[in-house]
Amino acid sequence: MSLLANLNPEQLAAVTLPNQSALILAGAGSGKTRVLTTRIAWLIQTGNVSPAGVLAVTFTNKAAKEMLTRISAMLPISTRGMWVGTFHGLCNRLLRAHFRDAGLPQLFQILDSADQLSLVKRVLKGMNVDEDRFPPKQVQHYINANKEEGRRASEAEAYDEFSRRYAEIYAAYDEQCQREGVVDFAELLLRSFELLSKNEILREHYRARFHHILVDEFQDTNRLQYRWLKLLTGPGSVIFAVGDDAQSIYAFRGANVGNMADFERDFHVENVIRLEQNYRSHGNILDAANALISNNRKRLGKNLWTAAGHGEPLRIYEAQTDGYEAHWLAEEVEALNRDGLARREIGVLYRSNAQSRILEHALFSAGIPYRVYGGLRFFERMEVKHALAYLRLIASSEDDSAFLRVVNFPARGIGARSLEALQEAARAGNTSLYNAVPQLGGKAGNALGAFVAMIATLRKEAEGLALPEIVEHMLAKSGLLAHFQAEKDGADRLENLQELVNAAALFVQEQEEPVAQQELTAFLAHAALEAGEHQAGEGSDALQLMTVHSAKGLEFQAVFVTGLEEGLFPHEQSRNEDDGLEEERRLMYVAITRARSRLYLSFAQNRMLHGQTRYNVASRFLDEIPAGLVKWLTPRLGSQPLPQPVLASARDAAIPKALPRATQMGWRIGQNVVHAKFGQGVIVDTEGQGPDARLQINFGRQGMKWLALEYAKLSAA
DNA sequence: TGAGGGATGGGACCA
DNA sequence: CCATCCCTCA
Repeated sequence: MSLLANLNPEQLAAVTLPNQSALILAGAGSGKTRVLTTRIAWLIQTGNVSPAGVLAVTFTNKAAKEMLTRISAMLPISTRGMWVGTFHGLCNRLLRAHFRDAGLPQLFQILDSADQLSLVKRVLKGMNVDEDRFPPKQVQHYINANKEEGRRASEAEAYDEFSRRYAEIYAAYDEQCQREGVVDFAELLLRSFELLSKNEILREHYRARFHHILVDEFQDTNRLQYRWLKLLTGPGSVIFAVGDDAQSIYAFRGANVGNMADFERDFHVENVIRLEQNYRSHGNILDAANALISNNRKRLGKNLWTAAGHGEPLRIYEAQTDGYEAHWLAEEVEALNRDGLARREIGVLYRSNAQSRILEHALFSAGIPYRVYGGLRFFERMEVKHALAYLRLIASSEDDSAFLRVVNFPARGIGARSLEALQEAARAGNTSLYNAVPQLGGKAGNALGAFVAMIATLRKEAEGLALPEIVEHMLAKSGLLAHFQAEKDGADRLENLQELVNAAALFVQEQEEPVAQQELTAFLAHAALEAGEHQAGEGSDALQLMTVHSAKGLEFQAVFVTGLEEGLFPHEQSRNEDDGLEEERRLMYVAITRARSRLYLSFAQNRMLHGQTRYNVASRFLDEIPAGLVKWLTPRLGSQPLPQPVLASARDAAIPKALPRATQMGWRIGQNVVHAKFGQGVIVDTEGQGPDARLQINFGRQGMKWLALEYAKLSAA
């Protein structure tokens, strides 16, 4: 059977497993997606299941699309009827189909996290809550964390005045969502979980339907997602879970690796298959990754190997400053480029977004095209959000969030006072802001009345119009176009608004069957669930810049991992978290395994961060890579400051101004020292004079210490 | 209403 | 250093 050709024995075993739940531990680059999609195709081709009996779930839209593309390529059937999508996408589908049973309006809207935050702020104001004691961002996190544990406000911990207040806010927030007919991301999951758990008929229906449930990136599932999967699995269904505990890097957003162990137990998994043959990287790179990750105590255990050769050693570069690091990187990229390696085949990775600035500066000066991943995406842009708010209001009068967003944008002279009166009227009449407008008199009533009349007209005129025309019409009549035309830097925004019309047209075109009057709502859901790629320039040959997190799942011929310094990578904050350092190490593991044949690891002795120069020691992760696998591009002086590299233009380099000043009894900032107990460190700051003098020293993994000069036994390194 | 000053704080991500 | 928020003032 051609489907199974070229699979290795473990992959073959995984693809053709009998009908039992199974866990596939798939190492980086081991053909995880291939196994998952081939499994689906094989199940269908052998008549084990019909397409309608398959549910496959992922985390990102990109992964879901990739999955569908691959399945279509393998099977000559339509993928319609198959449920393939993200957790949120599938929950949305479920809730749309059973909105009544779920207690939702038919046209419920989806809030993205920015929408959610502004709703939280509004609720806090309405309750007269002190925003210093209850910061909106924290409240938002509290609500989401509870929902992701499956807890409603009534079940939230309330053991003192403070936590009771939190629970009250949570309750008020949920009530407001219900009133407005809006649903946040976590709510999509929780609501559909509750729907299935309370409604036996529905639950049994779906359990009988989905015989095969397949889960991608299983290590990233949170508790609620796990329970959701469990609920959906009937006696005649099995789960095929694919994941890699070593690539679990999302604990901070609720991912629970423990789900892998729970899964083995709860589903009596007899088959744990390890995919350890790596088809991506050379041996030295894999050996480095294996050695690094072996420092983690919590592991399910796996060793990547390759049939390819050892390849080159890993290259380590030590720079004096972040500026020199960036400059070196640019030159190296140019050299690789001259040797025939395309720029798009080179990935530049960093731990935090703030690092991209100096890299961009150096690349820009060198004239190297690059593309930065991350940042604002299309549907999150301010002008697009405004346009979407008008569309939401056209779709539903209950949507107070949308109302408040655009009631005075473009400016119509409706200020805070008018809105306060309106909110009071709405509360009294127990109705939405939109519907409360007729109760208001006076000047405020007139301005608001005109706004409501405009929306009503738009709604009426929208009947019978195609979606793109509705959008176009709204842009003109709302005054959005005029507003940005008048703005001096509004050209980009106008372009984005035009792009929104195109997006609507494309959306209509991609619909398999027309959904007529619900098309607008479907489009709005699409906008919330799929915020869209943020930039053009996909096709051009540009260097790829991104955080290590967003590099997960990608691969490059050559990879630069920059900023390998204690405090940055591993990140300072990870010290205070359970399992923090291990997660950082897994992140480093992800970074290393992105490279096919060449891997650069670089760090800087001092770096500008938050406006001041910081003196760091090399990341412990560098020490965890066996010396035999690496080649130092800079002399391995270890502790000595490097000689100043000669640069064509000095302005490209951030040379620390603090360096020449602040010397203290023979010690100076930036100097490397050795302490009897703490080992090697760097002097970061000094304080006091004479016998009281103290030095602040960064001892890397031993932490930052203030030491009294008189007592500390320091020697120059 | 909006421009501008001053304080503040700063990890990573997707839906 | 930088972006963001809040407040003040014209």
